[in-house]
Amino acid sequence: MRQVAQRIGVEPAYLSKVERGDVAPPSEATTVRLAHELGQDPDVLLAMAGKVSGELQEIIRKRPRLFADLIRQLREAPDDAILRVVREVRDGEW
Amino acid sequence: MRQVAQRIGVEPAYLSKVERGDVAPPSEATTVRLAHELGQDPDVLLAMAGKVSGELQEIIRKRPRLFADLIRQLREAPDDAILRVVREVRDGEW
DNA sequence: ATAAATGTGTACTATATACGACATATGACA
DNA sequence: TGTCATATGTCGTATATAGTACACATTTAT
Repeated sequence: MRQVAQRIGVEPAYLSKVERGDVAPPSEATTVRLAHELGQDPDVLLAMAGKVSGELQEIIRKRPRLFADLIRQLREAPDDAILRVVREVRDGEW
Repeated sequence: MRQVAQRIGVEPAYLSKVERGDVAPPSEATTVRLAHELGQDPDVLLAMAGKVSGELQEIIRKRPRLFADLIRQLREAPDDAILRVVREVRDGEW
């Protein structure tokens, strides 16, 4: 724990409290460093911390109406429908 | 201005500073009330305030990997490609 | 000309965020 | 049984957030 704490640049005592949910989740930057250190997906850890990456937020903010509509549309869609859209766009010819 | 301020529940002096960009943008709640009062799209005003609605964030946080991938895929997509996806999903048979 | 309405500047505040410092307690293991 | 790492408790603090309070100058209407 001390090693992880040192590598991500926080105090061991703080990390301990974070793990036990004793304190509010860390900042986005710290959460991302922790994710990398643990080999976890940053977006998933951020979600656990009740946050959404600033990078994604920026993308949304550039075209708020389009992305707001899209996300609300997909709110109840099953996982595989969203996956299909991702693939369509990736391989798509736009 | 005093009337709008009163209707959305803030001090006129504060609204004046907000308009002039003299202070940081208001909270999400206040921004949404202002949007309604002005007949504007809340998501657009929130974007101007450098924010993304908590509702959208919650949707993303429930399935972080899917939505993170999707949004990053669409980062450079032209508007009409996104629109097409929105319509596809809306009318879609999933 | 003057009373009312309007916008703005200055100062202040309460709560939350994101930790650090340090003392101490606990548990496993050699 | 001593010691090492980890766990927990208490306190402190700098920065950000989201405004309020009030005085004041200017404009507008009559």
